[in-house]
Amino acid sequence: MKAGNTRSYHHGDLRAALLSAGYELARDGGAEAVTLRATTRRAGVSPAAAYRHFASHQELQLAVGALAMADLARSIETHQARADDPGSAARARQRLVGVGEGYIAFALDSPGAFDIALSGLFTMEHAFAPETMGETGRTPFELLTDAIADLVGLGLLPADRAELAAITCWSTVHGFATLATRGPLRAHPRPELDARGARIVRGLVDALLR
Amino acid sequence: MKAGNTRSYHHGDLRAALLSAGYELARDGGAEAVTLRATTRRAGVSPAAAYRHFASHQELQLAVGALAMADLARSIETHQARADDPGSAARARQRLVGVGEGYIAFALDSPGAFDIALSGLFTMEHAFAPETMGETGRTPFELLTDAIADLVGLGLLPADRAELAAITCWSTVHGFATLATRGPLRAHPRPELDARGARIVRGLVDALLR
DNA sequence: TGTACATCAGTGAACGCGCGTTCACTGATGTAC
DNA sequence: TGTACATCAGTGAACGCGCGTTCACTGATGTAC
Repeated sequence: MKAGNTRSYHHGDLRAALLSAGYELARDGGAEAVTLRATTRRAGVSPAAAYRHFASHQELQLAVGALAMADLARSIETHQARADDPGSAARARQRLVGVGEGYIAFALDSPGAFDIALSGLFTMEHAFAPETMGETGRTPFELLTDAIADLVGLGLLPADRAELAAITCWSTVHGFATLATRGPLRAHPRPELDARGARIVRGLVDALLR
Repeated sequence: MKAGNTRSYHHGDLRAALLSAGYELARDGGAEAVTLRATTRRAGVSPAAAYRHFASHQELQLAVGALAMADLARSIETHQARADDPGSAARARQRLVGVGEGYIAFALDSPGAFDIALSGLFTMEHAFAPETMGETGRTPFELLTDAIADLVGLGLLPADRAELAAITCWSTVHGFATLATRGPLRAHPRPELDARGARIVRGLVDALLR
């Protein structure tokens, strides 16, 4: 294939171009903005061209959602990397806090991406899908369960409460993220939401480890 | 106006008929199913007729959402009424648990109604709106803050943690409800979701009051 | 190195659909006399 | 009690829109000889 900067009849890597066009649309308008026609339009291609790379509109949306999910993993990883507390107990605790902070920050920074990652298309079957992994090779769900497992390993959380703690943490940060981006809190100013999110995450981790 | 069982040219109470048609559609398909055309179709009336009663499609959706919000309040009230523990501390605790249980039960029982009540149209400005009140004359948000205030009054929760506790509770039950109805947990069997929801609510209240 | 040809990625037009909204209208209602 | 009339709730057709998907096609690519 010719590598050139001129428009060629054959696109080069249209699949990747459609995915990034779709992701841009998702960032602006959430999952429902990722229509097949808008995506091909943005990629400068006819609508039918998409069918060479995706079997249907839904498959395109799912693939865009996976990009968003991987970015969510990266956001969590970034917030976890700030955990430079030396003690291993404090570090383990901070790793869990980082999951919550990264989750909420991602939702507030990119509500549209958060929307397509988490509202509708994915199920738990995708919880370990490679295309949703961040830099560490772990998916968002794995980053959460890893953090919980560490706390159990250090004796900071009883093993028989690990699963409940995990789903509670996920529910809490997901709920706040949803209320703050699509729900009744969506009109509140960003700094207030940041502050509330931070207090919720730390307060919850405190309460669960108490 | 003639009261009759025959179809009359003038409908009688088309506004109420549109609201209940819209609510039926919402229960089946969430907010996005409440189109102006589908609603008028179900009410047996031409699309333009809706404009005698609602200024726009969005106003219709908002009014239907208020019906759903009032039903959410009723679901919470029903679950709170089961709080027949005699001691006032135990009863206060159960009133908060009832908020969470009623919230989650409503979402699992009527995911579409839950969707139109909470995803998108309402903001905190509607938190005290009369048309969203249940039988006790309180809105869902008020039922939550009342329950928290009772716990503070009884000395079970420090006053300076009341607001954080309220938003944390809301986030947690909202998150679980969302994950279980629109999110990655939506394919899980209902009994499992019921059990998880119950454990999350009780576990969270335990942790917050500990 | 040159040429015939198979492959296949993209085109462009068309399909049927449902949507929100507008408009001039019509026919039932209730009131004024 | 009867009649003329103003009111106004609902009609039906039309508007322009964007959607997902299909289809026969075309033109660029790369390979076989």
